[in-house]
Amino acid sequence: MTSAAASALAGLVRRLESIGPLSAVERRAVADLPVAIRTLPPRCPIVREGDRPSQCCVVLQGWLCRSNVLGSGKRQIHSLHIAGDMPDLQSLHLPVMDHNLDTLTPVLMAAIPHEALRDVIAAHPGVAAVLWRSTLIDAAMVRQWMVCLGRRAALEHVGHLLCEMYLRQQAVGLASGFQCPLPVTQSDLGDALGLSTVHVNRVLQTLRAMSLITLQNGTLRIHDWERLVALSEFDPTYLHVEAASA
Amino acid sequence: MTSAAASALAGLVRRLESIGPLSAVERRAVADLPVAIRTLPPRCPIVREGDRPSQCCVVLQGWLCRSNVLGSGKRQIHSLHIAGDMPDLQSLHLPVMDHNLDTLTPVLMAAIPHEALRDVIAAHPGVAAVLWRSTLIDAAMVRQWMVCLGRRAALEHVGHLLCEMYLRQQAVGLASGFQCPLPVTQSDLGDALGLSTVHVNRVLQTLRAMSLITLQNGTLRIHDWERLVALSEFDPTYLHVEAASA
DNA sequence: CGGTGCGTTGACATTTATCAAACGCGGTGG
DNA sequence: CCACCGCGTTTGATAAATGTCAACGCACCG
Repeated sequence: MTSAAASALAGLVRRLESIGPLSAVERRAVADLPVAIRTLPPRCPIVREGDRPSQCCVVLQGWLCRSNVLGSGKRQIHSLHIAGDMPDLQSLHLPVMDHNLDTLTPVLMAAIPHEALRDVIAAHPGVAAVLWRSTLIDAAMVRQWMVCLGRRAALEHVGHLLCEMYLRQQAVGLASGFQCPLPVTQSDLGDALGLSTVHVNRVLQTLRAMSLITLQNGTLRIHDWERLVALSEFDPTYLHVEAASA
Repeated sequence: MTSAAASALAGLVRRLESIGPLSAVERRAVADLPVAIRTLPPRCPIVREGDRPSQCCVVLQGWLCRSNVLGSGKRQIHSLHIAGDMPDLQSLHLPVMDHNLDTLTPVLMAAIPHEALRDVIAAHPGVAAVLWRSTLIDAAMVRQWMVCLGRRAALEHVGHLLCEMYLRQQAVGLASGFQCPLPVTQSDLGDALGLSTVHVNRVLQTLRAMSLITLQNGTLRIHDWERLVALSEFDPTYLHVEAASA
């Protein structure tokens, strides 16, 4: 095993333990999974709607998104994924993909064969429980995005997304001091928010004018966390992190 | 065990087997689960955001919805649930509810204690796999709703929902002949679709004027399935049913 | 030096929300 | 039996939010 693979698996173990408890044996089983490390360019498809993948991704570096594209060409992103995430874990139980998985930035990822994962799950119910819980948290985030899409005004919606992405990155050590990477274009944000690029741009300017945030060169700075949270009625319960302090 | 309980569990076994295979032993284990049968009036809360439920629901009759309510009083429904569904199965692994579960119509349901479910899951990985898959299908439906919310016009969105609810009911034997129950108010539909009641009303009239559907007295009639599917770009892949023929 | 992609701006169009009122109909009590 | 009431639906007028289209600037990169 290469050292890159070993460190990828160590990261996976750490992430899973932040989701639920693992015994020593279970940790070991995860750490012994076979992985293939891959580097991908930005805006690159990983899995397409209709595919039947035979492996799961673990993000090591970079940002991915899951999305559907309509006949009109309109795209809706349903989730953004950062280091530690397993964005297509569901393919383990839903063989046919009902959406796309793409990179947004350059990505470093590990691929784990379904077969190997299934073996570990069968032998270690504790691992299964943590992975199941992980897919449930994923679903909870999608539900909350849905609430934003359906019932929040653009300003609150953008604010909500920024709060979420800051906290999620903070939880995996990628953010602190109310500052974090946000290396996505305004057009990508629009596809995630269900808004047009132009409107995203204007909302971001409004948030800046309100001295709440700045977003420059792929870096988000939150100048007033409290007010941003209040504005967007952000309640981190749905992230299901034990200590989601900011 | 009462006969109502026995028949509820028989129904549950049937539903689970439509989601994934169960061995004879596993079927038995499910059929032996303890259940409490409950009747609920319409518009009645079952579980609230913040609760820590100790049991899971199985819907036997009637309609439920999961939703969040914002400070402004706006409600977004993330899913509609019909007989056979287990709308709060996730509470098994996510102890704190991040949304509400309510009845829309009078409901007959079975409650299964978490503890009993956990025992069965621990003893029977096959049952765990089917339940996991069930939560993943649930998540897939939410993702598709998200796409509708973010990127579809109201007309297509309404059409999409009608197609989905017809097919889902057909799959559990509650619908046939392009006709099915839809016992929810236009205001509930609005909360599910992210639209105002008034707009839902107008869109339904448009669909009727196009000779696509009629919706009267809680009954939906689809007059031209093909055109409705085309209009709403409805692709049932996301329901992850093997034979979703109409 | 000239693309190309992204961010920004302005003018205008469209969709959808909001508000207010009326309507229909089943249920209920006089 | 009839009047009334409540709930859900329907309608019209108007407002607000957001989308679309077109153009421009600016930085990065070949």
